[in-house]
Amino acid sequence: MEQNKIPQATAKRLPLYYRFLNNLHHQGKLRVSSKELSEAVKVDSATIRRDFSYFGALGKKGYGYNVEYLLGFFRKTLDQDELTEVALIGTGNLGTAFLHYNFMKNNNTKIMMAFDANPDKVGKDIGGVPIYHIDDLEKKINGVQVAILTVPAAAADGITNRLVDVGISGILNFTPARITVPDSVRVHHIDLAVELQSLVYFLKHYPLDTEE
Amino acid sequence: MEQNKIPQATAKRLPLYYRFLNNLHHQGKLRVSSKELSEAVKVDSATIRRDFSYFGALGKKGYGYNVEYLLGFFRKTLDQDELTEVALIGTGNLGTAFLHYNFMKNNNTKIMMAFDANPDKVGKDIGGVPIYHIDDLEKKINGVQVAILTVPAAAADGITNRLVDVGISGILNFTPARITVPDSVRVHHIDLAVELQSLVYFLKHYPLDTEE
DNA sequence: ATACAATTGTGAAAATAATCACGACTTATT
DNA sequence: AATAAGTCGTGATTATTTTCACAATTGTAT
Ligand SMILES: NC(=O)c1ccc[n+]([C@@H]2O[C@H](COP(=O)([O-])OP(=O)(O)OC[C@H]3O[C@@H](n4cnc5c(N)ncnc54)[C@H](O)[C@@H]3O)[C@@H](O)[C@H]2O)c1
Ligand SMILES: NC(=O)c1ccc[n+]([C@@H]2O[C@H](COP(=O)([O-])OP(=O)(O)OC[C@H]3O[C@@H](n4cnc5c(N)ncnc54)[C@H](O)[C@@H]3O)[C@@H](O)[C@H]2O)c1
Repeated sequence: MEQNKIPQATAKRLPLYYRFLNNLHHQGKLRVSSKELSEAVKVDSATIRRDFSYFGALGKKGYGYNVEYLLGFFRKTLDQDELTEVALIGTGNLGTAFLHYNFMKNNNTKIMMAFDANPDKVGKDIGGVPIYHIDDLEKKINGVQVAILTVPAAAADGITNRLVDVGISGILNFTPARITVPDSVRVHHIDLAVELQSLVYFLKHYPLDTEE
Repeated sequence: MEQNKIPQATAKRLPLYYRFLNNLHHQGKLRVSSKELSEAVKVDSATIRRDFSYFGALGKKGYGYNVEYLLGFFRKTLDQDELTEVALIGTGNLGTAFLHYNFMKNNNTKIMMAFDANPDKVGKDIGGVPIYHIDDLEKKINGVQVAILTVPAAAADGITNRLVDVGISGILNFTPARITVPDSVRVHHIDLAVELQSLVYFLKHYPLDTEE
């Protein structure tokens, strides 16, 4: 909603900054410089200052940033006070791992429900999250805006269409399938096999030295 | 080693192209245009042509690309005929999911061994991969060049130092910790909480319409 | 043969992102 | 009070990535 002039590259780093600021705060640190933060998050300090500057003047020259103030600012900016409900589809290896993980720790997101096609899984719960049958998706989803997709690739398109029809806004897609959605839905792909393979490619074809 | 003029953005897409070309080949398709491929992988067709062009003229004007030829080319380029051995550290929720997954399917990478600190896990195997005690890391790793890190964040730095000392080349880091390594080691961070949170941020702050 | 439709490869332009470098200001020290 | 050291915010620059747009070429149909 607000200002959408913030570069995407910046937006992707915000949750990272937020997490490290939280760490600093818990450590009792009162202030932090872009240089210190840079060493912690491995992002160039000029990039950090530039990122912050899109939100105005958050720091003080010669001093740095007040941890508590900055944390509070990012809490608001990242809507940390508002819970985002998430549904997970496919409670296999990967889905189960996510259900056991507490995304709430540094996060305003919570997996509220899971779906699976396997009747052995339906009716149980994992990590306190109830598992419903995928046939009941439309009945149970109840306005949840974000879905994590961890079904087999072959099932990805079908489920996606149903998620779109039911009005989902965002999908975090872990399947190797590149799903098709209307422009009103945002998809982030996390392709673990590609990540592993591209790491290997970089190792073999790039001089081991600079950047990450 | 070879030409390192290939842009990083391009290099990251290569495994994706490779996988979809494999799919097409299995479907018996003989040729493909950048437009078709674009619809499948959701990358602009001009970008695909540009990516391919870094490797020379792989296609034919007015025709497109020969699937088998292109596949063979990428197989060589991505060193698909050479196995890359991988070690996984931390056989918890996420680590276990990866051990159950067959990265070999479209891939030249294989998890050969896993390590954990929990004596209940040591000595067993998951998905056919033996689990050793983390104390035996140096003894067992045997020149493996790539590690997947799925330990608790607090253990990340210690393990990383040991991996570096033992001569690792690349680390796929799933912990929220931003680990420190010398320039000779490449780290790719996959930060699932950040991915989820940044998706939520985009949904709330960006007009639902263009790009992905 | 010829015409037509399809599609590449790429120069040029545009968009996006990262980095440099410095003036202005803050805090700490003497 | 003056000085020194530290640090931000940002204009300018550079680097990287994406996209446009079209001449050149190919395959197909008549
Ligand atoms: N596990 C990994 O390490 C890994 C790595 C890379 C990619 N992936 C991808 O992530 C996805 C999930 O992987 P996984 O290892 O958890 O697979 P999995 O087979 O363990 O789990 C898939 C789950 O989805 C359920 N399912 C199947 N069809 C369904 C449907 N139509 N509706 C609802 N649920 C359905 C199955 O019952 C199962 O519980 C796959 O697409 C896989 O390719 C996984
Ligand atoms: N599970 C998720 O969905 C998820 C999501 C986001 C991030 N992460 C991150 O991924 C990492 C792993 O998550 P998880 O859910 O699998 O955690 P987990 O606690 O289930 O597993 C961690 C494993 O590491 C082992 N371990 C602990 N200390 C060790 C050491 N020094 N050497 C070797 N092994 C050691 C533990 O015995 C355990 O088996 C964590 O850093 C977590 O923050 C996980």
